Amino acid sequence: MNALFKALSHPVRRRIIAMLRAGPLASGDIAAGFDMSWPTITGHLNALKEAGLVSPEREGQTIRYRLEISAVEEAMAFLMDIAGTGETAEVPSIAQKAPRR
Amino acid sequence: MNALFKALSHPVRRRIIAMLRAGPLASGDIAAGFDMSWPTITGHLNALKEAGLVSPEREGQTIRYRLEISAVEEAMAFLMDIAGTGETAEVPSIAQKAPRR
DNA sequence: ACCCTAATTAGGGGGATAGCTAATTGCAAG
DNA sequence: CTTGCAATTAGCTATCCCCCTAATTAGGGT
Repeated sequence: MNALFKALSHPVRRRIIAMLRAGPLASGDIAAGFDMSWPTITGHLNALKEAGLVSPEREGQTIRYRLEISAVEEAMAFLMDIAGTGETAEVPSIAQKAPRR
Repeated sequence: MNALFKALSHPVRRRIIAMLRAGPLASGDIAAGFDMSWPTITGHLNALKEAGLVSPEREGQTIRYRLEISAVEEAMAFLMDIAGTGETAEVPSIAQKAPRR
């Protein structure tokens, strides 16, 4: 849970996650989308992997990263519990605030 | 968004949030729930405030912190967007090569 | 075996974080 | 004004995070 939210706290990592929504991508393809060195991206991918948000698969000489939705859901579950909306079936468009004294 | 997830990435801060679910609490009452110095807790409260997750209200000589559900929902919205089947969402424009297969 | 590409690991510098103790501010009451 | 309680700010140290370049591992092709 710790590493999970921490991974989500960096804009580059959030953008990587957004990229992977469409499907798995090779490390190099991800790195190409940023104006940073490839090793730096590798570091972010490791952080995401540590958080359980992505998983690597070797495929020849390339390595593809796949988004792990279950980790996203885990974070979501925590937030729902806080927000007081225990149901996953419905999206509450109106949220009630805690009663003000 | 950045400070928001970062605030959530620390166990003490998550526990503070959980404590505030039931209703606003004074800084001292929060600090009493942890085995750390009060100033340290003040620091965590500042981080939460910066993230928009809590807001302080002075009441006499005590200061009560109230949970801001809207910030929680903001984080939840991001995660739902990711967990959703990735149809409509802010797609980061990336230099994307043809999917290698 | 050799070389080329893909990707990671190693190492280092600079800045942010987390914890502490000590000092300070803000309020209320005497 | 002084005292007392609540809470924060100041100042410090140790650790972690982010980014870089250089070196290394791993596979595939010739």
